[in-house]
Amino acid sequence: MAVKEVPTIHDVATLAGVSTGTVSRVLNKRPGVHPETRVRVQEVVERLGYTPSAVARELSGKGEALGILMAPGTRRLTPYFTLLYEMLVDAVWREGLRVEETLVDNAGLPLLPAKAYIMLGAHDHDHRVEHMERRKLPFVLLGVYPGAFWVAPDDIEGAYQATRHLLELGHRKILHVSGRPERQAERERIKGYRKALKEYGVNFEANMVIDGEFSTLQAYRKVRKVWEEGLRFSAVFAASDEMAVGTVAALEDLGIQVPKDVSVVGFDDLPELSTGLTTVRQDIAEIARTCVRLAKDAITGAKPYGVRVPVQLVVRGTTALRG
Amino acid sequence: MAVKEVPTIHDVATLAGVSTGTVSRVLNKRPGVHPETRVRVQEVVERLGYTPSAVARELSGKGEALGILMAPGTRRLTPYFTLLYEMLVDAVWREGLRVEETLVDNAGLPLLPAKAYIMLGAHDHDHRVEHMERRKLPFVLLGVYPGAFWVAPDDIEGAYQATRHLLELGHRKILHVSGRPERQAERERIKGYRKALKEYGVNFEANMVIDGEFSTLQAYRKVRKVWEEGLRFSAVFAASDEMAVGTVAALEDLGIQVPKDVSVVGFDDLPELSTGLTTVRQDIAEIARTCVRLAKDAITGAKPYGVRVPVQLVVRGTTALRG
DNA sequence: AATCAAATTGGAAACGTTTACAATCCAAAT
DNA sequence: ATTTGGATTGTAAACGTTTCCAATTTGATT
Repeated sequence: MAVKEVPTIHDVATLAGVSTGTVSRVLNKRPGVHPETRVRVQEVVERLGYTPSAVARELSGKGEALGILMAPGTRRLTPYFTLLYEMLVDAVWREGLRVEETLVDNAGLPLLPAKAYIMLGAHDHDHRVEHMERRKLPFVLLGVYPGAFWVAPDDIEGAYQATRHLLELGHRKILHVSGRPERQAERERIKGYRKALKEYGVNFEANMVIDGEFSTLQAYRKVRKVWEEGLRFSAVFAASDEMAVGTVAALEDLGIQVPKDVSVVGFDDLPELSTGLTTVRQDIAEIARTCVRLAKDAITGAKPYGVRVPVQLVVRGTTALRG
Repeated sequence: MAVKEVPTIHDVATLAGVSTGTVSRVLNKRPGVHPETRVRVQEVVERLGYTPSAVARELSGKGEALGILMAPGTRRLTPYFTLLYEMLVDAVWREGLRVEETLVDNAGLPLLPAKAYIMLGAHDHDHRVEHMERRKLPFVLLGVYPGAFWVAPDDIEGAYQATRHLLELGHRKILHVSGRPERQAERERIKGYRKALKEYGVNFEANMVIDGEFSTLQAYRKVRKVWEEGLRFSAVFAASDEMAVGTVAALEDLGIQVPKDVSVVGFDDLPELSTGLTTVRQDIAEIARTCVRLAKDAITGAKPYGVRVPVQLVVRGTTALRG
């Protein structure tokens, strides 16, 4: 099994019968290339499976640095952000850009200059956001922030689908284990939950929404507590896989079978956490790619806009017809 | 505040009055440079705070790829491995090496060739280890594996210090919340725990060691369960910060105050998890640097050896004199 | 058919390293 | 005083891109 040499821009140029300059122009979607030539080059690129060397591109000075900023406290310790961060780094490199060592001071502000910043875990009225705006630095936010560049999963739709799935299975008493209400995504998921309930003529009850603080353990404690206090439900929609796992554990300890007695739906579809769990899948890789795309637009000074990344329910083993 | 240009090898060469070739030879510790010249170059390097560009080095073909392999299932989802992985990537770049995209097939074996591999989360008789040995591929393991290159925190000593700390505070009934017993680190931590007990003349009781499965939730459930079943203790040594957090929560739910009624010690000192927690600090950055150092030795075909990275108890707010 | 401008393309330098090879230096041996 | 040979140092190509500038082609206009 001989090691296949990776093709370079020179190989492409030779095969296509043009110069490297032309190939480069095609790759970077620059104007001034004859349409036919463009097509021919692209075909060779395709055929060879050529990918530009990020290292060489970087050396040539073209490399642009993007900063990835995590809210202090969010860090990379949660599975969701860990995964998103990885995908982001990957997407950035694929675009021929570079991730700046995103050192932050203790206020969460960047210490090194970058062309644009992708900010994760920001909340409304985050002082970091104001800071970026005041400094006129290009940035992209994860979450809905009208007036800025933003990318967000379709939280309302996801929650709606999850809840509707439970309703279709005949459930009417549906507990919603939410995260911190400060977080916008949580509020949207509640919206989706209420929308589905309404559609099925089920009254919304405030005590059916509890705060699981985004943690497996807290979800466990809260679910167990409310059940022991007498609250009853035949299904649970948890706003994250982690909280869904805690929920399942709590029910188990209470002697309740999932999904026979109670159905459970999660959110995120994180690998290794969601095995066997009915949940709402986020395409994290797509979210990452979108963030990078908007960051590039932000650099060019384009008008800010936002993108909703679609989401999809995956039915697995924790939901069943109401017994 | 003008942006300071980063110095290149050319700047160093000019300032030192030599050619870039000579500077490169000095930097790479090659022979054939006059001692005086060597010193002169090093002084300029020092003065300018010059660091070779990893990108340029990479392009020139000198870059060597290191693979970082995580056991399937370990993934980067736990805070400890997330942090370690980050530190490893950082350490690798600092050494002028490169991290190969460590894609693995579904048996956890590398798909891309690298000069050496750093394997995380391997267990005894891991088929991946056998595979590497058979192929005569250089590798470094995290954990104690005589006969191979290995790096491990001083688990015995850490557990010993943690337990002794509790004993010194007057505790005699000390519960040990351990991880999965298959994991070698857990067995070592039990050893350290027993060593301290013995030194203080306290009998080891098998039912005082429980399996928290390395998870906050499982630790919570187990601790709560054994207490409800009547087991009593005045202190807990948890084999990870995550389990320590679960332990504290369980005690709280049982109406037991920490540290007034029961003291708790963790292990790892992970940022954002160990705030306020008395725990055993691992120098994860040092572990990462050591892994890379051994990997370089492994590449040169040196004789395998292992390194213990020291560990230190940090006393914070979850331990107190026995009431 | 000749001219011109625009469109397209090629050529080469530059980015910061490493390294093989050539050139120089120096001291010792003749 | 030469020669020799080892030690030291300099030189330049190579790595894979991007991009500026010059060269060529094309097509329209006269």
